[in-house]
Amino acid sequence: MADGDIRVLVVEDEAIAAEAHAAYLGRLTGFVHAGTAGNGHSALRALTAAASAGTPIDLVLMDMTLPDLHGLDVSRRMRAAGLTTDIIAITAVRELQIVRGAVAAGIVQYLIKPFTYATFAQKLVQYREFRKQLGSQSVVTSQTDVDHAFASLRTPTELPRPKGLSEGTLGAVIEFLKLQTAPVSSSEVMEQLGISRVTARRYLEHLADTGSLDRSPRYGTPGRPENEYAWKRLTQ
Amino acid sequence: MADGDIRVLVVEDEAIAAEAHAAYLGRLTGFVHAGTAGNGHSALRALTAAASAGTPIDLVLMDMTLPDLHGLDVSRRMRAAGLTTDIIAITAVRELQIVRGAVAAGIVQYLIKPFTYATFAQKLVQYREFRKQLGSQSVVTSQTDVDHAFASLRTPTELPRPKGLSEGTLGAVIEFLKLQTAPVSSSEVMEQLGISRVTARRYLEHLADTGSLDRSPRYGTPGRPENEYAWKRLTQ
DNA sequence: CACTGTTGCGGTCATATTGGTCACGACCGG
DNA sequence: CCGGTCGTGACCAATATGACCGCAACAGTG
Repeated sequence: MADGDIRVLVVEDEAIAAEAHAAYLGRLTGFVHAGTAGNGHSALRALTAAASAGTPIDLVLMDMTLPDLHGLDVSRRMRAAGLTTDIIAITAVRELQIVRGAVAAGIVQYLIKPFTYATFAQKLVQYREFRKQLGSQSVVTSQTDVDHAFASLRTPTELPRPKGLSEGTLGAVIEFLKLQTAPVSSSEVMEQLGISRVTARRYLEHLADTGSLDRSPRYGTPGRPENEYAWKRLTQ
Repeated sequence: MADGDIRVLVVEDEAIAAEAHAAYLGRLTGFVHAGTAGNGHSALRALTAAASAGTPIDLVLMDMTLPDLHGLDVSRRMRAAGLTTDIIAITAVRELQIVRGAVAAGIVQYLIKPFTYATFAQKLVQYREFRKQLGSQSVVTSQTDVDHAFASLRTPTELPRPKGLSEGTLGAVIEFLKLQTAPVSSSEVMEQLGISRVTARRYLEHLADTGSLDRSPRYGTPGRPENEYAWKRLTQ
């Protein structure tokens, strides 16, 4: 395992699901499957054992429905034991009360079963970004630094397509952007797709706002700087 | 108090700060100041008392530096006692470890002192939105519902920027300055970011005026003295 | 040595330039 | 006829440019 990899404990009573989670983990860089626990008590034992062995767990993928304890109880006991390990809840339970409790228990992500690999990967990549944000900072942190770190836990799930954007055009813009190696400006999108600059911008801005695109100004020429956009590739 | 208002407990040892927080609360609709505690133990007592009295606290504004317990300890004990009250941390401490611990302790927002009313209001409004998101849902919750609730908690609503300054450029300048170990001149910022000297100065001056940068003239060379700027690292 | 004019460089300001932004009308499908 | 999508043109905002100003170092003069 590479230094700085995130050590993950899978807590899941169904063997098939546990294996699936571990397999998913293997497909993501930066994560290491550090073990599996089938119930709450063994999870707690594994966590304390790993901590005292000098190889602490960084992240727990915690199923909420366990044979002995509820996942939230496991989380609370972890906190009571002084463990600051981060937790991603994985559950088929959709009750409001559980979600509220999860927030209070310091759960960083909430995954609802059944989920696709894409959803799983998205949540974990977000968590990895969150860690990177905090880790790259010096000891001193500003309000904006903290805000940004919290924001990277934010989900860039596609908001329902706002008014004024059509399915077809959006698809065309995305397809075009994926083909580009260098960032493109709205003018280039306008030319290549044969749509107006305003329309091109509408779609580019939407994609940038939802986190699918990187946006940065292009300097050097007189006049207001032109934004250029690049498809954000989630590194796997 | 209107039904559905958010009952807030202020935990702060300095009386002046506690009063200020309560006064800030009064200016926000939807929040009710439900009491003040000067130390960790009285905070815990107040919380349990309020819960058993049938008027539970919904939110705690928790200072991290208290005379008896650390704010994080208070949070952990609250969790251990089964309280799912939400917590906003208010602190002058900027240590990375505290931020990480705060996340694990289920702290929903992190406010760094000193803060303006605008920042304070922003964080609380975000929290109110978060509650509204979850409260309006039915019992059954979808992945996107949860994602949106989390997003409203963690998406920073950007603060107003003076005219003439763009978000992208400001971010680029700040990022560049944080990487520097030695003070930099406007010419160096110009070269490295590919922007004009005038533009570089506009952003540097703004940051210096708002207190984010140290500014001092650089003598020794012929010509008018050149200002050099350094990111202000608060040692604490 | 003191004073003074010169020189050189960065700060300052006005202006031109360009893309972003907004409001509205055209067009199209139901 | 109506809701939704797109283009158009006027206006707004952020930038580069270049002329001008201010300040410190420097060199020459008394």
